[in-house]
Amino acid sequence: MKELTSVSVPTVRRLPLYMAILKEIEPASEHVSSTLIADRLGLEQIQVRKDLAGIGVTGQPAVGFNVRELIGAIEQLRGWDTMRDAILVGTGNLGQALLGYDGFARYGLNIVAAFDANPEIIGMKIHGKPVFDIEVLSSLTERMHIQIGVLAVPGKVAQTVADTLIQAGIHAIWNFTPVKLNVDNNVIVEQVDLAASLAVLSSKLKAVNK
Amino acid sequence: MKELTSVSVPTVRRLPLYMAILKEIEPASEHVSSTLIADRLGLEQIQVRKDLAGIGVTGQPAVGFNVRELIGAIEQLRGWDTMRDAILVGTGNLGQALLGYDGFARYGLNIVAAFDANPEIIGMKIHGKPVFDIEVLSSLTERMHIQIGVLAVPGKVAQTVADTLIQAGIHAIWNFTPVKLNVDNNVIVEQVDLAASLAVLSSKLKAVNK
DNA sequence: ATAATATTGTGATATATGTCGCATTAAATA
DNA sequence: TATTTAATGCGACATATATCACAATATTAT
Repeated sequence: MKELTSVSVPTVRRLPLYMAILKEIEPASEHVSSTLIADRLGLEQIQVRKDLAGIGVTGQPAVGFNVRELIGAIEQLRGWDTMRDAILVGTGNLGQALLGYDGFARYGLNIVAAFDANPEIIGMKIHGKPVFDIEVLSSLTERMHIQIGVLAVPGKVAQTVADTLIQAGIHAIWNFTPVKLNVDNNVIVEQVDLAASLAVLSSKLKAVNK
Repeated sequence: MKELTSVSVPTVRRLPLYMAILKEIEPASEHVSSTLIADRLGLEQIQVRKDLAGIGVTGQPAVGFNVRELIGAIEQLRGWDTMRDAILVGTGNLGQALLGYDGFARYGLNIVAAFDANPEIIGMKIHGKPVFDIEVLSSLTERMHIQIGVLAVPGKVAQTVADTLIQAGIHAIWNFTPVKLNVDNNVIVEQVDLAASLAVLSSKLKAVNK
């Protein structure tokens, strides 16, 4: 496994797909071909091979790639090998859903606590996670060295809460609000843009319907 | 507004962002410049102009674009002008969150009903939407000419439920499960891939941390 | 032992997306 | 009225991503 310079964003986005397949295959087989992965995902094998080359793994001609080596490489690249603690802000419908989604653990994200401004919810537990007053966010996150904040608040307060998060030492925001956040460029923002996704769906549907 | 051949996916994904800004501006001003839109979104003005050119709108040099014309063009392109009915399958945490999310209406999506297999939930209402037995899905959707299915079931049953949806006449699936669906290529699938999004966040964070 | 097959890796090419430079236009200003 | 300014539009260019063609390699079958 050689050293790697940088991996493209599209490649990074496909890694979880590969990982899911690799985990399935791992108990059954030692090697896997790019063809097999590509077929299962509806991709081109050449793309899979390029991606795997990109993360620094080499396969063996006529044999394929070593499954465990692949898993290791992806985990390492993604930081899945070191579980990351995160906090969530906003316990509305979406926030609660995210708290209850046990799939994140599989990808190394561990939501340790939630924050909200609503006094009726503060002090409760949602899906086993304690809900704190957003006022104490700063002291808590700093003490726990938490880097990731999951933002699931109403759009109107998104920017304000984001500022609070950053002041509290959060480096990375996973933004589920539709608001474009204005942040310093040393802060990482990853947008989950449902409106964009729906827009793509609509336009494809429109194209078919006529 | 001239005829247009096709709009790129990245452009389509940015349209909701533009729309949000246009709606804000509409009451206050008749025209808007690409510079202003770009600044608010942290984009390049040339990109905004190319996007707007792409959807077939022309601006006026030294003046800008007509706000109402822009709104009209985006709505028409996206099918937002005709509200689309959809059904949702799977009323777990995520499904409930989606049912309660009132933002969809703004983008022309109207979830009229939900379906689940759990007899304890069937017959109830969630956020005002009735929950039906998944067994009756077919008859209902066909009768109502519904084209869009929102898939929020557990991964294990995703493919099975997707097949059911397609048999019931659904043309487009908004897939919130992490499963790659195997469908005929006349069926549109738009994937909301949280794992991919999280992967991007992790890799950026990893790049910064070292 | 030889041939056929399945597979990787690489350099070249194609396509998609984003950006630049600059001429043109119209409003605002001097 | 002339000049400056803010804006669009277009063709060329740059970058990012995906795909192709083909040589090299190891396994399997003949």
